[in-house]
Amino acid sequence: MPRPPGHGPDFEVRRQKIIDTAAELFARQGYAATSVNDLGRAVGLAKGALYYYIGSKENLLIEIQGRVMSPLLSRTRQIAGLDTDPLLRLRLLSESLLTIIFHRLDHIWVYEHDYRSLTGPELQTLLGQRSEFEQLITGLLTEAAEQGSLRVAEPRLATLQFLNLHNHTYQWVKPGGRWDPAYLSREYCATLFRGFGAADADLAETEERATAFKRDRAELPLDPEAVWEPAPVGR
Amino acid sequence: MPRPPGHGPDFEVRRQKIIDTAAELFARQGYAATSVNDLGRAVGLAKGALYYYIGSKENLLIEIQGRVMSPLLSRTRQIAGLDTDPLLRLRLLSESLLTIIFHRLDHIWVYEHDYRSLTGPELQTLLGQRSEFEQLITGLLTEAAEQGSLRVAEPRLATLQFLNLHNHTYQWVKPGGRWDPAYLSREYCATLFRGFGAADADLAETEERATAFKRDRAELPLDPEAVWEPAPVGR
Amino acid sequence: MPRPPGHGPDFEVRRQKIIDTAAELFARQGYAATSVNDLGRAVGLAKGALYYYIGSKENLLIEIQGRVMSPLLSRTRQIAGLDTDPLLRLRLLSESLLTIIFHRLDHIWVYEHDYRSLTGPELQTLLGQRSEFEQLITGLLTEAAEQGSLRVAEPRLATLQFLNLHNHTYQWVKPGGRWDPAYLSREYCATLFRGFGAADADLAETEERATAFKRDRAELPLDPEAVWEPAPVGR
Amino acid sequence: MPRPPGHGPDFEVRRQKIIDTAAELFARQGYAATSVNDLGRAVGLAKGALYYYIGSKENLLIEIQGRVMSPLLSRTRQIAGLDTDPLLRLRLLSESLLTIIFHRLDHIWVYEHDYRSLTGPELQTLLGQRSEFEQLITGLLTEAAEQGSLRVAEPRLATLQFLNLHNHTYQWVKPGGRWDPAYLSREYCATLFRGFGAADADLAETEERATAFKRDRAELPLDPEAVWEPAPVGR
DNA sequence: AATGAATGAGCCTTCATTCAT
DNA sequence: GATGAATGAAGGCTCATTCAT
Repeated sequence: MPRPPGHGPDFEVRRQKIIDTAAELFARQGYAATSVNDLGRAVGLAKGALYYYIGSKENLLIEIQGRVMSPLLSRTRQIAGLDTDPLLRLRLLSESLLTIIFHRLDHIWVYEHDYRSLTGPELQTLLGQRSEFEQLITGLLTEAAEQGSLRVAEPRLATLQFLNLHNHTYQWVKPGGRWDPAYLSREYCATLFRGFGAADADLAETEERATAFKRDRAELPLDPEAVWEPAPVGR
Repeated sequence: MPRPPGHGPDFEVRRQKIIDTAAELFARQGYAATSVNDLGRAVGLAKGALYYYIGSKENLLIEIQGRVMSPLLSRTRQIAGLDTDPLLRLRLLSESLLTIIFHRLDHIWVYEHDYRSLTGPELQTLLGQRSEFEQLITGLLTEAAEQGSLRVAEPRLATLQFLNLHNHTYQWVKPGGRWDPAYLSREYCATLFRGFGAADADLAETEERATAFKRDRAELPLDPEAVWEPAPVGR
Repeated sequence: MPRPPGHGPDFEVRRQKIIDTAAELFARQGYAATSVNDLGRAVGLAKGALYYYIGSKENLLIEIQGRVMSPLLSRTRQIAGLDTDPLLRLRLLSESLLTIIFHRLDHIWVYEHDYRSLTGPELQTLLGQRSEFEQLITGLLTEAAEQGSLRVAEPRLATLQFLNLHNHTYQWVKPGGRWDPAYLSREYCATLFRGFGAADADLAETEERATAFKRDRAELPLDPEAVWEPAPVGR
Repeated sequence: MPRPPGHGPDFEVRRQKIIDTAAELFARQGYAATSVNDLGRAVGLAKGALYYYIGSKENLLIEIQGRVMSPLLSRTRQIAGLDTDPLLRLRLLSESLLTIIFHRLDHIWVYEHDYRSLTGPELQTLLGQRSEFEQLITGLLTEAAEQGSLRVAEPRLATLQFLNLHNHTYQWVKPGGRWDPAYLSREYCATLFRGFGAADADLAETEERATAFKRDRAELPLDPEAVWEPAPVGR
């Protein structure tokens, strides 16, 4: 169970590839319906060797959840803390969320579908992180309401609408299809902001600022690949 | 699999109760993670007897999907065919959908989570039905756009937003909690209609009409229980 | 895991036979080195059917321990409580213990060798029972010392010698061989009692009384079979 | 399995340390229940390196048996061949045996518990050595009987009692506890010799001689460490 | 209508061992 | 000397399903 102390240089690379494949299979067939044998066949490794890398099947699930949750949360914290208009931050956050969904759709399937297969402390951790994520959104919506940009009677319900609209996207979206994250984010935010009573002028201004932000603040890595980097090293 | 030719009078009653219980278990633990043994224990029947009623495990899944899809579709067809304003029909449809979600949350969990465990023709049937359901919504949105109530550039995307907002509700809703289907429907439709550019006046009028409709047209059984009657027997 | 609620009339019979076989295998190969597959082969049952009867492998170990401990303890309590000379009671206890060892040698192997494979509460229970057994012996030795029949400076050490001498017998004894439990008991007690300073007269008297006791009090089932009856039902 | 032809100077040292650790683990968990991985972790060596030293898992068992059997047998032969009273030799042998038990209790656990995991010729060898050991004891008891010190009707049974009393000690003894090998040996021999009909005077004299022997004949290394020297190297 | 009993495939995991480097 | 990586068999156990009664 405890992975051996030392590993060769390729260990982590191979390990990550195995988790990639696991995410694919779990997304396609479901976590419970995917056997470790299936995974072994898919990566071309006997079961014994597989366990050398993965520790346990549940571990794979944990890793996949982390691959979603960790960049999502750190990115969301970063955006929520920006010194700009709350509508803009919601708009940026929306695009980040959709970017992650697009970029690793299989992970999102697992994340949305199979988190209940987690047990014990891992589940608790995950639920805590989800809760933090939601509260950051609630905070932004409340800010926007307080400054008068939105009319939000119930922030919790507004948050849930925000989440419904974004999170369910994984069910039908096809990366490389008609729409990209930026487009979908614009549409979703238009619906939500207008739906929550924003003035058309505010909406237009938010889009302008978002465009400018993405152009000027490129060091905030909002592009799909960067979002998945473990951590912005150095720089 | 071939259900025995002759049944006693209670056969169907017990069968339905077994499916009830199956839905509960599948919702709580997932279809793949629930064993036929679990079900047997929950209904107090030995496995042999269980199979007398259920035919196979997958059969239960099919039945549950049907229990969701069939009233949903028939109700949606009924509403879509009403001779009233498209906004009103969307509003009624929204409430029906949410009513179903609230009324049998466990079935919806299974419907949303485990439909991919279906195989072959059953899956095809289901996907077809889902597609029809979506097209009915698309039709209403298009109607509303044509008559000028909404500004909908891309009906497909509008439909998907409608679905996202409603369908993801099962993930967090607690029946008996703060909000009921009527309330949520009002909120969701307010967001969507306003978000899609409806005039505030149209919104208010739609709500009025919806209230009147639900008062006067009670013969259209929109109450939660009726929605779930397996089929209007004897016609 | 939970055995089905109802069983046919043969269930318990078959179950006991499976435990018999398990004891044989565990005794011959050791608990850890015997696989459930081995057992299945030995009883002519597929693994699935086996688990229908046994619940788990550890369960078998628990049952086997119980088969040893339960008659041993109840018999020992019974003898220790007799209203007779402590030397006689020690002598009767010795013979009972050896009788059990002879009667189900394979169980004793498991009992002596593999009790450390038990985990959690089962192990605690067993250790408690063993402790009670030992204390009953210590009590008798102390009684004998108090009344002057034995000179026992350290009752604990005397008890351990008693146990060493008896318990290690399973390692080499061959039921049906040169010696039977009654003979061995006479020899062991002669060594111990004399070794502990008993007068030769006391020794002879104890043997006489033991013979008489076994003749007259036959309702105290000291014969090998009876020792294994679960409990003398209704007289 | 074929140990590499040339070793560095530390090879044997490390090898012995690995066997030490193996004995600890086997004693605590049982041979079958201890994995080579466990051992690797305990000695801080990867499995590959481990096999360089140990050859195979069974090899460890063989080595451990040898570590018990070889000094026990050579010491027993030495003592049995002394030109002194048989009672004294039995008494010295008893103390040697108990010394070995105390000094490496873990080895004795393995020796007593897991010898049946040996296969083929190794098992035969071991059984032969055990038999020789027992016959040396039988010989001494017979001698004592012939010279009239003991009344032993059945030397084989007397031997078995001697062995029972000593060998079962490993089950409960705690080195560093209330009793040491010398004390236990005195007690055990008192019980046995008196139990076998020795005169109290003979008993006392034997103890005196044993004390003197251990004082004067220190060149016979009866101290715990010496007993364990792998072999008197260089003579 | 229902049951107890059985099966064989498959589940996740660990094992002792090997071997190129 | 030592390692990381791999294997194939086997471990205990659960599964959906069947069927005689």
